[in-house]
Parts: sequence; structure tokens; C-alpha cells
Amino acid sequence: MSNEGDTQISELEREIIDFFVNAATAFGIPKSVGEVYGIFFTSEEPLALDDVTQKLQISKGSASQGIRFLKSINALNSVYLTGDRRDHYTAETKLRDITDGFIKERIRPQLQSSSERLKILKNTKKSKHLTSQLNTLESWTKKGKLVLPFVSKFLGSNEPQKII
Amino acid sequence: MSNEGDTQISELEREIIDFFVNAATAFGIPKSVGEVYGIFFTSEEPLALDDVTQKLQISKGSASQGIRFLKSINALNSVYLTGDRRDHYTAETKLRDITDGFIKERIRPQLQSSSERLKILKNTKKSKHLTSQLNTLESWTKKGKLVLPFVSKFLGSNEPQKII
DNA sequence: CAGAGTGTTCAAGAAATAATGAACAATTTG
DNA sequence: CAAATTGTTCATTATTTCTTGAACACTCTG
Repeated sequence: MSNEGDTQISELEREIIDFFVNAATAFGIPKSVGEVYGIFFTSEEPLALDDVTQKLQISKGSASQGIRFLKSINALNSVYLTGDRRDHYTAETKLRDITDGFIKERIRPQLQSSSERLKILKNTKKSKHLTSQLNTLESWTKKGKLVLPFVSKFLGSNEPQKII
Repeated sequence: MSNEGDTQISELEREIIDFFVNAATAFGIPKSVGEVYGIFFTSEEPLALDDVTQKLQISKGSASQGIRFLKSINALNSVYLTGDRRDHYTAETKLRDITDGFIKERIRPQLQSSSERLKILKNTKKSKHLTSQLNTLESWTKKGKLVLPFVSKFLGSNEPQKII
């Protein structure tokens, strides 16, 4: 029966949420997911599902799915509040944790399946030119896989980086 | 009046094109753009607009827009063929060139506008918590900007990389 | 154990995005 | 300079993707 959740969000909060909506869209993630992360990010207190629906005025379904996705990439942390059986979360704000989750759940599987498909294609009869192009693609996926840990490490550090 | 363009594409070529359709989708780029790059990538000879429409069976509009986008990120190279006034292109296959084009045309502008919007928000009156969150966001965009040249260099090299 | 509280699922509708193709502008050719 | 060739634009249509909300399952609580 909680009812402090329907607090209006401020203009600044809305701006910050929009920041995440933009970012989400850029990463091919639904707008509503960006909003959900945004509301957690702006909130000092842990929020539950219906706080999200009330503050953002989105459906329970969207909020539920948004939270699930954000949990899957470690962008939300569970918080247990005594005397309230709703699940509460706070935004994870360590960029590296979120990046790692995103890489692990979204990028790696995609790269992996691409490189597996390529492997199969290498066994087919083909022209010189296509052989060469397949080798090019193979090197691309390899580089893709190799760059990920470096991006992760880079985003996790607080110091300037150098490439040697 | 050229008419060698209506050659059927092979099963393997279709697979390679699908590879790019997948990749394009993952980057939030329309399927048709992936197809267009794919047909150039598989072709040994330079192709013109109507070769693309015939081989892929897509509309002239899609092909034209796909080519324009691909040129804008340096994924296609112009080739001038004497005795044919149509524009011809080949696929650029240096990963770094394409990556750089994509970063310059798509990613940097997005990051830039985000960080400008953030700068404005920093001047508004706000709570301790939101001040702190805005600082977090600022550090994220900074790291984003810094990581790009690193990714570019990494993808351009043929040697293993280390971070120091 | 009936009723209330909480979260999930997924079919249907709404919204956003992409593809088409006809009209057009620009250029070249005979 | 008329006709043909080439490529672009953009309103319309088609497709894909997202959001909604009602039905459901599960868990608590009195």
C-alpha cells in the first residue's frame, strides 16, 4: 500500500533520464529500458517496480521487462528492505561492471555465433576471391573478440591509458 | 544498357551478405545497408547502383541510400571505369578505415552532444546526490571519448596489444 | 485457506523505422 | 536540344519493434 512513489520527477531528473534514453537508443536498447535505468540512477533510495511505473508513467509490463534486462547486464543491484516484500534495486554506477555485463550478455554471444558460422563457411568450395574475403572476416571477428577485454579494462580505470 | 549485373548470387555469397546483415543490425544500421555492403564485399569487380538493385532485388531508393551511408563512413571506395558513366564502387576492407569513419560520423557526434548537454545541466541548482550523479556521467562521457582512438588503433593493428 | 500483494508473460495494439517507387534534377549523347 | 541515362528525394506503404494491460502464478497474511 506504499504511496510515496508517485512523487513528481523534477526537470533535472527528466533531463538525466533523457540522457539514458539517448544512450540506450544508440546501443539499440528500447527507450523504456533507458528510462528505467535513468530513474534508478537519479534516485537516492532503492526503488521497487511500482515506484518505477508511477514515476515514469509506464506500464507494469515495460517496467518489469526493463528491470529484468538491467539486472541481466548487472546494471541494477538488489537491495533487501525489511518490512517490505517488494524487490528493491539501486543503479549500479561502476561503468566497468555495466560494460562487462553488456559485453558478456550481448556482444560476446553475437560475436561467437558469427565466428562459428564463418568457421562452417570456410569448409565450402569457393573461389580465390571469396576465400580471401572469408579470411578477412575471420580476422575481423578475432580482433573484435580481442578488443573487448581492453575496452573493459580501459573503462574501469581512473588513469589515462597508453597503447604500446 | 549494361546487363551483366543480373547474375544470380551464390549460396555462399548469400551467407556472407547475411553476415553483414547481422552485423549491421547489431550496430543499429538498417538491414539493407548490410546487404549493400555485403554485395560489394563479395564482388571482385566494382559495382554500380543498378548492379546492386539487380543482385539484391532491392529498390533503387534503398540501394542509393545504402551507398550514400556507406560512402559517408568510408566503407566504399569510388572506382572510375572508362566508357561507363555510372558511379562504381568497391568495398573498403581495411577494418580500421571503416571503424574510423563510423566513429567519426556516428559515435563522436553523439558523444559530443551528450557531453554538451551535461555541461549545461551542471549549472543548475541541485541536490548533493544529483551533483554526484552528474559528475559520474561526466566521467563516463570522458572515458567514452578517450577509448575511441584506442579501439581504432587496436583494430588497425596486426599485432597483439598491451595496456600499460 | 481466502484474499491481497507482487511480479511475469504474452497477445494485441501503437509507435517507430525501413523500403518502395514515382517524380524529379542533372548530366550526357546523338 | 530532345531523348536517354543516372542517381536522388521523399511521400506512402510495409515491416519491425516496442508498449500496454489483462490474465496468470506465486507468495504472503490474517
